[in-house]
Amino acid sequence: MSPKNPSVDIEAIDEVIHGRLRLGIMAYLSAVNPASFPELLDKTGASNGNLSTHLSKLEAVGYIAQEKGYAGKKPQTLVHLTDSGRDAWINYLTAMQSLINI
Amino acid sequence: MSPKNPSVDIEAIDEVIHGRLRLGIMAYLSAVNPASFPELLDKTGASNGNLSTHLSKLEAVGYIAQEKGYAGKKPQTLVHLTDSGRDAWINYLTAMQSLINI
DNA sequence: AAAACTAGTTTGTGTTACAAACTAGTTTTA
DNA sequence: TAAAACTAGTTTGTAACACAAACTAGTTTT
Repeated sequence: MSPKNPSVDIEAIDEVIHGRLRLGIMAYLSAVNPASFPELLDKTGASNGNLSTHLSKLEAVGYIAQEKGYAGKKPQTLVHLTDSGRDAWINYLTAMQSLINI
Repeated sequence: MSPKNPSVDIEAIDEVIHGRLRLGIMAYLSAVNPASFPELLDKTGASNGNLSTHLSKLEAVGYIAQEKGYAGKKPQTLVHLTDSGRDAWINYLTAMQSLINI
C-alpha cells in the first residue's frame, strides 16, 4: 500500500525492469526467447561488461535464466525469459500504460 | 520493422524523463499544467528533497519551468511543462511505444 | 607458435537517487 | 507574545547504479 494516494503510481514501476538496458533486454526477450549473449549484444548495442552485469541482475531476481552451453566448441550462453520474468514484464507494461494514460 | 528481426533502440529513451520520479512528474504535468509543488508531492508520493532535486534536473534541461510566487503570504512554486518539455514527452512516449511493441 | 578472435567476467570510477538535516517564513497555541 | 508547529522548499551525505576498460579463458587463423 502506498503511503499517500498518488494518481501517478511510480511505485508500481518495477525498477529492475525499468533500467534502460534491462528494459531493452526484457523487451527483446519478450519477442525472441531464448536469445544468445552475442545476439543481445548486437540488438541492444551494450558493451560486454555492461550486458553481463545487467543479465546477472535480471537473473538474481529470477526474470531470466542463463543457460551456459556450447555451440560446437565455442561457449554459448542462451538467455531465457522465465515465467516469472514474463509475468513481471506484463505487470511492467500495465503499470507504464496506466502511468502514461494518467 | 520485420517481426523476425526486432531491434531495441534503447538510445532513443530519454534518460532525463525515464527516471522513475521524473517520469511521474512529466506524466502528471502532461495532464495537469501547471501544478504546485505540494500537489506534485502528494501525487507522486516523493519526499520534498527528492522532488526538489528532480524538478531542478528537469528545469536544467528546459522541460519544465518553476514559477516562484505567492498564494496569499505563503510561497508557492508553480511547475509548468514547457513546449520543449511537451515535445520531449511526446518523443519519449513514441520511443517507449516502439520499444514495447518490438 | 604467435596473433587475432570469440565469449564472457571483474573491477574501477563517475553519476544518480534518495532521505535526513537544514533554512526560512507563517500560523496557531498557551 | 513567546514558543511550538506547520508550510514550503533546498542542501548535503551516502548507498546504489551504469558503464567501459581491463582482464580471463579458450579457439581459430596465419
